[in-house]
Formats: sequence, structure tokens, C-alpha cells
Amino acid sequence: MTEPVTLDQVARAAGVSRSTASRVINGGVASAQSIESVNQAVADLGFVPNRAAQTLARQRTDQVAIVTPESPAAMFVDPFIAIAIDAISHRLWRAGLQPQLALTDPADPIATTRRFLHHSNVDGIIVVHFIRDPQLEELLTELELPLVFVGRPPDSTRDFPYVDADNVHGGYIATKHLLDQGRRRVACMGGALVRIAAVDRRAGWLRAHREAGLEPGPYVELDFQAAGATAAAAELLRADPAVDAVFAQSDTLAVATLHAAAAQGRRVPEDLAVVGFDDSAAATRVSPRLTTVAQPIALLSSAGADLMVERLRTGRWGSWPRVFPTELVVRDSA
Amino acid sequence: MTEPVTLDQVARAAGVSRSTASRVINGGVASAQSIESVNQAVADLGFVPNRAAQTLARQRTDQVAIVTPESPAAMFVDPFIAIAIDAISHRLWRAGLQPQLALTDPADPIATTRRFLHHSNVDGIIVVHFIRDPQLEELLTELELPLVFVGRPPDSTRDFPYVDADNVHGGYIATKHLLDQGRRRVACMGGALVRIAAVDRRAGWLRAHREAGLEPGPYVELDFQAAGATAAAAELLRADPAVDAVFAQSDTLAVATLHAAAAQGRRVPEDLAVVGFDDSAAATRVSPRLTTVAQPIALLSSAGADLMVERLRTGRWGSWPRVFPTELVVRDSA
DNA sequence: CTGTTAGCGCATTCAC
DNA sequence: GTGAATGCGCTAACAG
Repeated sequence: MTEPVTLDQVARAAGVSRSTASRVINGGVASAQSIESVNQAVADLGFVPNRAAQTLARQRTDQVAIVTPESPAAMFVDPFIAIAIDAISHRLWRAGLQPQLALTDPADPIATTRRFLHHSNVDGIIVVHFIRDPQLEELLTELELPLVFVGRPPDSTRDFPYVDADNVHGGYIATKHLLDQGRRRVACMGGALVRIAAVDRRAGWLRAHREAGLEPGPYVELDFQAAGATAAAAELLRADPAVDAVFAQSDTLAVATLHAAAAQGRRVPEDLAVVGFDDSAAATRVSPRLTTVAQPIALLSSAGADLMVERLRTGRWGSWPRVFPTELVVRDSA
Repeated sequence: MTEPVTLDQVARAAGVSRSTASRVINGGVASAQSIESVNQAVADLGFVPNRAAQTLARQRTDQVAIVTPESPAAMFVDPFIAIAIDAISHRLWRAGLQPQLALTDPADPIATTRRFLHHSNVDGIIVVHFIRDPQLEELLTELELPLVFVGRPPDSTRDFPYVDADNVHGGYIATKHLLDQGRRRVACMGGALVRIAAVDRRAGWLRAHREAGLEPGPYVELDFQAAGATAAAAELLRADPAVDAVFAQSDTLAVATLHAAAAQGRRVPEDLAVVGFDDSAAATRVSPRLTTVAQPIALLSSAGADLMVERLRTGRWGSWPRVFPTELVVRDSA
């Protein structure tokens, strides 16, 4: 807990002016002589520049926030978010930017997210897995910071740069795969409809039915990573025995469906076909192995980070949106 | 992207001085008249105080960093870390402090952690799941920021406030439980020994053997959340068939052991007894349900956060260390 | 209750 | 190549 050392002290110790010391430290031009003595002084005194002062003077922080309107616990459970954050961090570090993950108060994620968006001292914000929320959306429009969405934002805020996976197509191919093999009543277990991804996947599910001239089965709305998913799936199968296939919007939900089916003595895929989403690690750990829709999470997240990096470097946006393809991985469950 | 509004502009618009405007905004004394007009101006102009300037002037940030020397992906996979972060966030928010999770570069978590410890602009740092690393440890001793460890730091840095679970006792009761029921060769699958928790749990395992006058079985060292755990467990069982019990230092490892045993046709607990650690959600989802050591992660993490909050508020440390009890939860696997 | 005055620690323009 | 001067936006004594 020593008293923090200032640039002034370094300059004095090195026998030069503050500006020269500053130049040396930031790699500007200076005589070999100055460079030598300043570096010496920095080492001797253990000088570490004060971030706040630098920020104030430079008018930039070299920090980028990653925010996702979820409680920390929820963030950690969702494989999409985990992979996205990992990829984004890597990209930002490589570009010389420090990522900062905004942690919300589990007691009120939305409110604290709002607070973060407003008062953060960062150069830009990358929003992962945004949700529909009138207050948040309004906030965005008046925000004065570069913003990138990983996972497209709601229509009302369409003018923000984003990257995404082609969720509509993902829902479509999953459902089509089921219908093509003769399934006639395809239920969908989806994310809450405040999630854009859930809306899109649902749209794909509907479209496949429309094209086939069939009525869609029931839509069960619950969280992608819902703890009560097994119970919900069991209820679905019980309430509507005609359901012969389920399109689950996440592998977590698909696995839960598998459990529920097993408990009711229904064989997969014979009696019930199941398609998941994400192609997560869980997909190959269950039996039968999951047929699921793969999305390139790391890739699209990196693209999102790149968008931010370019904006911060050049002052202008690269091309967007960038929408990455989803594809069906056929295994044993459908 | 409008030009940021400054306090000056607010003051001018309100027809008062900067200091009065500042007072009103920060809840100081002022006439109803001033309060009225300043608030009006703030609203009209959409004033948001500049964090860097505030920090510089106040000499504090009201932000606390949470750092853990892991890649983001690893952080997200470890249930201890997830729960700890959730609990810490909540406590900090409640105290009016903003938590900031330091995200490391997956390509080099240690280096970026080091960087963070050094250059962060926060009032204090909470370190979760520290590991033994000479460079990091040295850094700590010269750090000039309040520091709290969730999970005790290495002996070399013993003088830092910390909270922890009683891991030695946890390892002891797990092993004793196995020995008491007549198991004679108890292997241990543990975390890498750079983890303090792994060292401590191993110590408990050894102590139980010493007390019983028995030779400990083999110690298998690998990550708590290792992907290859099932293979490692299989190898262990094959290489040393006399092993009739396994103390796994995490539920993830215990579940892997279950899988390996099943694959080799060994019944649990008849042929092989297994005890896990964490009492995580996974413990009751497997069959047989896991006997495991519970540790109050949220509780101890909150205590860690409280330590920091008190230090920041009062300038002095509360009493530490605070070591929370671990206890055995007996289910079906041992 | 209010305005004036000084910084907080650093970057940077401008003459020298 | 270098130093003096100025400002980033805000807070906090200090008089009044």
C-alpha cells in the first residue's frame, strides 16, 4: 500500500520534464539519454500510470464492455454466452483492448444492465443475447457509445450493427427434417419470446409447416436453459399424445425431452423424434445422440468483436449485418 | 452519438455555478430553487457524469474487480466460480459498488490476469480460485490495492485476507466415510496441485489414511472440470484393480468415475464406492445419486465480498480468515 | 446556501 | 529533442 507514484516524480527523478517522461513511456521520440534515465526512474519507483488520468486526457479507455442482460448464474449456464464471451475476449485482447464483463445484480439484471449501459467508462459495448425490453430499447437509441450486438437486436432498434446465426433457417431445416421423414405433429420447445433467437427459430418452424401445408404442433415457451424443462416436456407429451416429434430450441431442452420420453416409455426416435439446437457438448453425451442444429458461435462472436475493433480503430463501421449459416447435424435422435 | 454534455453546461443552463450543480447532483445541500433548476437542466441536456473525471477527482471508482486466473471458458464451466461470482456480484451491488469481472485472454490467462491486477482502475480486487504461480504471487506482494481471496491463497502470501471452505476437513470426512465402511484402497482423483483447494483436499485424504493406519491409494492429478476425466478414471480402474473406492475432488470427476465404472461393468457402490465434492446439481441427476461433500459456496463468497465492502467503507479489515465448514451428504454412491 | 479557487494525473500543442 | 503551458471533467475545501 505504498503511495502511488506519479509521472511528476518520475520526471524529476530522471531529470527531465513531464512531457519528455510521458513521451518516453508512450514510445514517442526522445534522445537515447532521456529514454535511458526515464526508464530507469520508472523501474526504480515502480511507476504505474493512473488509468483515470490517462482516460481523461486521452479521451478514451481502451476498454470494451461485454454486457448481457442476464444474472451471472444464467450467463454461466448458457453455452452460447460462454463461448461467445470466450471468443470476444480473445479478439479484444489481441487488438489491445481490455474486455470487461458487466456483472448484473441477480436481484435485478435488467436494471443493472441499464445502469451499466449508461454509466460505463468504456469505449464501446458489445451486447450478447439481448432481449426485448422497452426500457432497454429506449436506452439504446439515446446511447452515445459504439454498440455491437451479438445476436440481432429487436426490430425497433434495427439500425445497430449486429452479427447473428441464421436462426430462422435453423428452425426451418430442423422442422423440415422431421416433416420429411413423415412426422405429422411437431411440437416446439422454445425460449421465451422476449428472446429474438427464439422468435426467429419459431418462425422457421412455422415456415416449414406452412410449406408442407400442415398445422404446427403446440409451442411450449420456456427458458433455453430451464431447470424445469423435463417436467415441461413430460407435460407436453402427456397433454398431446399425438405429438410424434419435438423441435427443441436448445440442446438442454432436447435432453430434457429425451428424459421425459424415457420416463414415459416412449422410444426415441421410433416413437418420438427429437431435434436440438446448438450442437453443444451435451449432444453427443446423451443416448441416443442428438440430431441438432449447429451454429458457429465462436465465429460469429469473433466477427462481432471485429466489428467493434474496426469501429474503434477507424471511426467507421465495417459491413453488417453478418449472418452465419446454421446447419443440421444428423445423429440418432431424429 | 451526440457530444457529451459536461457539468459546466449544466451549471450554465441552470444559472448556477459548477459547484452548486455538482452538489445538487451528488445530493449535497442546496436551495430548493437550485435543486429545481439543476435537475431540470440535467434532464434537458441528458447529462451523464464522466466516470474518469469523477474517479480522478474523488480518488475512487466505486468499482471492484473480480478476477480468476482462468480462461473465460474454464470459468464458465466450473460451478464453484459461477456460484461465487453470482454471490459476490449481488453483495457488491447492494453495497453500491459495481462488480467488474476481469476477462482473461484464453490464449494466456496468467499473463492477462497479471496485467489486470496491475493496471486495473478499481478500488479493490476479489480473487476467486487463485492458483500457485510464482509470478502472480510476487505481483501480489507489491500490489497497492485492497485484495480479498475467495479460496485461500498460497502460503507464500499468507498475509492476505481470505475466506474459504474447510477443504482439509472435506477430504478427511469423505475418505473416512469410505474407510469406515471397510474400503481398503481409496484412490483420489484431484485437481492439479497448483490449486490450493486440491492440495488441501488431498491433505484430508492423506490424514484419514494415516489415522486408520492404511496406505493411501493412487492420486490422479487432473483438472477439476477435466474433459478427459472419464478416460483417466477408466485408466485408473484398469491399472489398479484393487481400488475399491474413489474420492473425487469434484462432482464432475465423480460422475466421470461413475461412467468409467459402468463401462467396465463394475457396480457402484457394491464394487466401487465413489464420493464427490461440491454437492452440485449434477450430484442428484446421476444414477446412483452421488454421495458428496457439500461446501457453502454462496455463503463463503458473500463473506468475501463483505470483507471487501467493509474495508472500502471503513478503511480497515474485518476479521479473517473465515473458514466455512464442509459436510458429507450421504446418498447412494458410497 | 453559494461561488471562487485549486487541484486530481496525465497527454499534447506549441514554441524554443 | 525538449519544456512550458493548457486542458480533460469533476470534486472539494474555502471564503463569503
